[in-house]
Amino acid sequence: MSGLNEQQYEAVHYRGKSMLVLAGAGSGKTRVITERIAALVEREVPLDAITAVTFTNKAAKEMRQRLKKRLGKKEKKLRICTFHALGLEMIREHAALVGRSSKLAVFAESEQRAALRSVLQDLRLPSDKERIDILKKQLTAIKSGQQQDVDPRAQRICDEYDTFMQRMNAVDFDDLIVLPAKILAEHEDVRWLWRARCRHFLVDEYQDSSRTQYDLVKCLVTTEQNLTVVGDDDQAIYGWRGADAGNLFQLEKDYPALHVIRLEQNYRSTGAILSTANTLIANNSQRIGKELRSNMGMGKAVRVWQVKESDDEAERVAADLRAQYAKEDAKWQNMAVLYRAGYQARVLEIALREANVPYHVSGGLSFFERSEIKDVLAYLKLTVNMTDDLSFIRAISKPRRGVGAKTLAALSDFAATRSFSLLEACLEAPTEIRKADAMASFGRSIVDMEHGFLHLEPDTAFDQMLEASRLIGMIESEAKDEKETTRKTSNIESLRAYWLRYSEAGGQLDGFLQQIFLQSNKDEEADESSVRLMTVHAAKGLEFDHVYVVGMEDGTFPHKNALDEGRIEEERRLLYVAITRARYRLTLSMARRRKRYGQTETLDASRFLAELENKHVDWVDRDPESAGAKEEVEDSMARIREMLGL
DNA sequence: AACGACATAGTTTTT
DNA sequence: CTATGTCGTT
Repeated sequence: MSGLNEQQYEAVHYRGKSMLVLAGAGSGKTRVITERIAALVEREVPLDAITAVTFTNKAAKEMRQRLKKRLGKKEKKLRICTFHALGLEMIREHAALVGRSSKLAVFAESEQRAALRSVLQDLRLPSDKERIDILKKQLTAIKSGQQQDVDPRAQRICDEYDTFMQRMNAVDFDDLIVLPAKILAEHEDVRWLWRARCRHFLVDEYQDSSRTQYDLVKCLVTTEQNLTVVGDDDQAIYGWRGADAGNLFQLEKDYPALHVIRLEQNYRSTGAILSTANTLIANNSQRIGKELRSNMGMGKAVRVWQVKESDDEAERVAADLRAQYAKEDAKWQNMAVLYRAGYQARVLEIALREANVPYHVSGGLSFFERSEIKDVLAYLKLTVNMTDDLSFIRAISKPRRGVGAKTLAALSDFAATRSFSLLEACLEAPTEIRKADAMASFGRSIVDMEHGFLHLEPDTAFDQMLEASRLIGMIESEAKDEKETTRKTSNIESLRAYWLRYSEAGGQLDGFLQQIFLQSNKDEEADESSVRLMTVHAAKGLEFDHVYVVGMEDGTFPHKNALDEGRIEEERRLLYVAITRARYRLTLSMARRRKRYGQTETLDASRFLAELENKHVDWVDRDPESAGAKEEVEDSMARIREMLGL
């Protein structure tokens, strides 16, 4: 237990019912939560009475790993998972109570859209992207009971959508939180079962919880139970997505005995960096208030760069990354370039490539969002859950079997008259429906696949499925080059390996598929030795020796839309998160003119830069023009070099 | 059903 | 600029 400071120790060993730990960036929050769980176990609290929830799989995984080191085998019996995984567990166990079976499918966002589109079309309503966007939000609000007086038309769509999802034996991400709350509210026996399992309930990153998630917590944890909540109001950056840091304040009302502990000792960054962070965040009015303290000395001043063009900015970052690498023997993977929005990555990529700096862009399509993976998954999902019409449509269209919208509509009508799923319908499709033979043989091959997964070895079953789907042939014929084919087939090979690993541990296909949809799995950040390029959002929870925050202009960071909508404080927290990622060296940079959507705009310095006036901040080139002049010298040097043929 | 021309919009995105 | 989606043509 050594090495805990006074506040950490108190947080780990507090014996009262409810506690809020306000944990600043880099204050050892994960350590505290894992030590607290370990302490509970050592106090002989039954393992089945402890539940810890996080928001990301990564965080859950890390917590598990630490506890495994600390407790050994016992770790396996602890319930440590994401909010959504907990919800899924509850729904699976009590599926019948919400009109599902335990083999239910979890619909990712794209599938939820498709489901909504289908519902709208059935109701003969327009189903364009914009409307679906609006409805999706509205649906979330209605389902969670947030909206007061619901427009009856929206309610109708919501009800239809629910029926549709039940018929598909599917749930969406919202359902994973809403349905468990509903089950708990309506069934007393289930309520007591889960309250026993959550006798000690711990929540990480609480500032990112939504109202719905908090409602679930309240159902699960009475004031007689033990609630530990860890969070940081200054790092709440998902408000736009329904997270409500106000949940932190609400706790005090719902759990009157709440004990509050602050962790302000930071073990990550230099004094200069923390001083900058403190100065910035002090401008927010909506905060509990805390000051991070460093234990590392002042360190190097925070640099601020002002350059003329966004291209120059990227080049300068690239050059400096190289210089740091050479000078300080820093490793590439300890450096990161952070930006407000994804499109800013492109200029940086070009410059880094030019400068021969190895880099890796985080974000983009996740593994499970790639089309070839979605295709394979459609077959697998249909195999497990034959009522999943959306997977049916994807599977039967890939590869193309000459079945298009018209044929599907006919099949769908036929299915409706007999209350069949599309798969059942195609097995018995009357000959007057076009392509009836082809569809019937497709249907039989799916039934074969099901049989395979039930009776054959996992690898044989997978290979049989892949073979029968003819997806590999489709990839080979549609790819524009050899590289694309190998990329896609090796992705499928990864999925296969993943499935084999899961099945070797005794898992079934239905569990495998459910698991997958809870994992955003942004490609496991394969590249070890490379500079990381990512949005500030993606950087949360990470730390780097050297951090560059680019695009410090008004309109870029803070983002223009946030500015217009008066969401300045969240933008400020976002920069606070960015700053507190840095351990030793922080560089902020702005460009006077930025290329955006093919046009060049002239921008002012970010209002946040003005707030950083501080003796630990070094404005390397205050006057943008001087920076420009320097670039001009370099330009002419480059031209001379070119003329000399170098 | 498939393809290509045209239009349109373009923060952030744990699950 | 460019990624995505819609619409019209074959």
